[in-house]
Amino acid sequence: MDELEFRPSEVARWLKSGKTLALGLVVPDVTNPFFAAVVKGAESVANGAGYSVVLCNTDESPDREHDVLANIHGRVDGLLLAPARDDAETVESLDALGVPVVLVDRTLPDPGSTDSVLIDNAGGAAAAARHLLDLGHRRIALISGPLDTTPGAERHDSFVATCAEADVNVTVEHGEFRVQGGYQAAMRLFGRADAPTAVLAANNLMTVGLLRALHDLGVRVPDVVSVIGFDDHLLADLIDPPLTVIDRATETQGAVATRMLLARLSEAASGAGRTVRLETNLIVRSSTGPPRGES
Amino acid sequence: MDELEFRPSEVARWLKSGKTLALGLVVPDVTNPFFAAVVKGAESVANGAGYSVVLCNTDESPDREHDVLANIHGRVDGLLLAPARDDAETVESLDALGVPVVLVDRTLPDPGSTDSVLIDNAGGAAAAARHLLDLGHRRIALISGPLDTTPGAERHDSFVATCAEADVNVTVEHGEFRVQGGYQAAMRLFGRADAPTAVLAANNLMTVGLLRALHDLGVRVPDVVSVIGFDDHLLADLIDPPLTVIDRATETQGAVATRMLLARLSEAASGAGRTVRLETNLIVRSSTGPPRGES
DNA sequence: CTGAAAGCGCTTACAG
DNA sequence: CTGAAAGCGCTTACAG
Repeated sequence: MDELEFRPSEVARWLKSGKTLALGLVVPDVTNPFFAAVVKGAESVANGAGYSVVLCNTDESPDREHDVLANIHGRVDGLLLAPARDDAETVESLDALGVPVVLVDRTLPDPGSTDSVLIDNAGGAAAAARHLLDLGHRRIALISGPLDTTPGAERHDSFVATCAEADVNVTVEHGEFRVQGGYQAAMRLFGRADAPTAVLAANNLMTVGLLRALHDLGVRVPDVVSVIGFDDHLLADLIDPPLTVIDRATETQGAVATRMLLARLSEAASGAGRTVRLETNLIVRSSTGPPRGES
Repeated sequence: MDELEFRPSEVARWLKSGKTLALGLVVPDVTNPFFAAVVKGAESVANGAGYSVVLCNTDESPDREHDVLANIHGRVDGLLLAPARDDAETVESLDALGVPVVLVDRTLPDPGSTDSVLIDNAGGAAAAARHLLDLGHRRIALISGPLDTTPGAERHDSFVATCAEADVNVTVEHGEFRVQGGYQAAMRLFGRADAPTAVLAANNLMTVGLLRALHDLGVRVPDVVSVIGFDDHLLADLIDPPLTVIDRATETQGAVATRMLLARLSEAASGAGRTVRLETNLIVRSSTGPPRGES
């Protein structure tokens, strides 16, 4: 009897129950090690609770994201989203979906009843700024991500504000959260006469681009310029010199977000959106040091 | 009329059509940059063809894989799978699924009518061996992955055979395809009196572990030991010294596999399973050099 | 050409 | 307590 292994049709059960037992997971770049870790954490929690994960990669493109959110309609009971851009159109797409949403690492304007799991971007960027100021740097630059993303804006604002408290005016170059974005911003920054003696790159991929640019230009770290990267990296302690970074939990962020989404689904909890902030941690290695005494 | 935005129920359509317009994608480790790239390539092709991607991460565990394949039953029209282990039980799980399968990077015993997209593991490992032999190395080691995986076995066999042709007997240490696996194997290898003068690590994560072990032991590269890694890395040219690697297309592998799966779904193509092999490419940087003259 | 009915494969509430 | 029927929301084949 049991050996005939009758398999009930999942699809028929979904139609009857009005649920799909699937969660959407929409990330800007699954090859970014941070988001890969978020995916791992989310998938693990979701599967543990009997949910499948429908993964979409938007390639940091609002257009692709718009398409993806339309296509996912009716496929999932809830959504984990790291939006490509912090804009109102995305909010409309989410409303049209009609399922609970938890925002991961990036939030949206007026998130209403959606939950968010962010990190302490302001604290991390401020710690980086203070570290550089304490070392004696006065010509400080930021390779910033897009200001219409949460990490881009919060890291930018806090880094600039913390330096301003010490009467230091930060030179800012912007780029996409990609290796090329960091590379191009760095080439602009170090093509100038008054190149900075210290720089923060706003995410892991931009840091790779910055390091590649400094390598190509023959600018030595930390002798000529001190470098801090936002986000740790597998090889960060094995590069030359070992990289000072702002670290944070990554898999945990995906796991926490997924638990919040599952809570929304089971409790039928309404209520206002909650925001969780995870800590950051400055890891000082050898890519930061005092500025060359040239004054 | 159109403005009411009536949204037909996807689930009801699936029940009627007998299709879900979803593809399963089961990988051992989504935080491994290689698999992250495979996921990106697969997701892109699948979405372009109107399919969603249900992602599962098995954490290199046959048990988790077994559960995942059971849970995915009835959810997908086809499956992309990089099996945790090359064993017959997995084949049974796949038969039970009853949908077309394309194997990615790792194959199974007697794959029958399933397609595979692999790389030229033998050619890559042989090129690495020849490079080390040409430099004059005679004490050569391999940090090997599990032999019950396709890349583990093929890289091992080819590397050992190519060295044997030059009358060189390779010292082999095995480990999981993880950073820790590479680290522990390297610690065993370099704890010996007759430590090798050259070593190949069988995948990207094991290479990180190897480099960390050499760093911890104070063994200098390439002065004391030459190092080659299988798979390139974002920071491979920025570490000290820049790493010699065996490179290959990664996103492409996921894209090609997905196209093969879509072909099986649309053509109702039966026929024997096809195997595609993608090329590898030895990139010589500075972590390999002649052995120290000590004879 | 248009419109009502049957059926996809379950679950659930109800009649016997 | 058991078993037949209704219904989830579509699509498709058929009757009018």
